[in-house]
Amino acid sequence: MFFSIDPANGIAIYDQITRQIKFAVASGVLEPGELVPSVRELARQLAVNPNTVSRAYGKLQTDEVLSMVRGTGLQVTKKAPQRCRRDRIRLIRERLQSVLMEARHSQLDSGELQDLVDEEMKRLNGKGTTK
Amino acid sequence: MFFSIDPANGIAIYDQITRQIKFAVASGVLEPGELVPSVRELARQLAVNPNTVSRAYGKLQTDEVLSMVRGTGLQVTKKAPQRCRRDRIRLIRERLQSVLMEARHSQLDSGELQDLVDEEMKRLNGKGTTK
DNA sequence: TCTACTGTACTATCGCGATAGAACACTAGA
DNA sequence: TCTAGTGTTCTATCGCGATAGTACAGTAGA
Repeated sequence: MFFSIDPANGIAIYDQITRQIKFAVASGVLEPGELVPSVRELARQLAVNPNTVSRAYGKLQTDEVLSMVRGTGLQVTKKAPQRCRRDRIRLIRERLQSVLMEARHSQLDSGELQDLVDEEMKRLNGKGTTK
Repeated sequence: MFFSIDPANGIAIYDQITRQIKFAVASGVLEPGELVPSVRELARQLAVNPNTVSRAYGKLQTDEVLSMVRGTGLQVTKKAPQRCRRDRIRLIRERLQSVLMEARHSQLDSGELQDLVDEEMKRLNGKGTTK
């Protein structure tokens, strides 16, 4: 498991956890039937309170991404991959739109904005590409 | 004045105000010497508490974007445009990097990400271009 | 049967952004 | 001089995310 929390993200910790679990399912890192880290284990790993992880897991059960196996843990649902692949795009798109809307509202020249986006995309790919 | 607040932004209201004031200065909508809307007026306009606006204005004075003229109001500083133009790029870049980093961390295929970015940029320009 | 591990629930506390309302010092303008 | 408008400060309250600590019901495995 390779989750990382950014406290200065603006996004609540419990929400960062739900997003990253969904991303892990969407990318196949977590497969249906597989057990997710226990509440206490992930809390220890992220240096975060167990209640915060529990809250995230609760939401993921509501979204039918995880299901409980009593006394054992939480496992990835069979229909989770479809949902998570769809959610991944949607979640990222929403944040992206928010930033671009602000940029546009700031009267930033559209050429400058395009340059800025290209520059950051290039920098991103320079740090290691997926596929 | 054309400020708009998005409560579901993740960004604090007072911070949205400071950003938008800076953007207005950066784009020349607000010029040095010009008076900014009064605390109570902007609060009424945004349907927000005066204390929230006051807090934003306080930060803008710390950043030397605004200076107080007692009994009259707050005016845009002479050196504000330079700083705000620099800040605008920086503030937008930081949010953009955060989104792209998350996208990359989600193992989203870099081609898909590029398509997503292109699509949203296109949609943005379709809604009206600056220059 | 025990032990150790699951998730869950609960109360209490904290920080922080936001609100509400009042009070203060100051000044432009009639 | 007065009035109405500046910004600022203060206390109190609220919601919410997060923490701390405890307790509970259930189960896998020795």
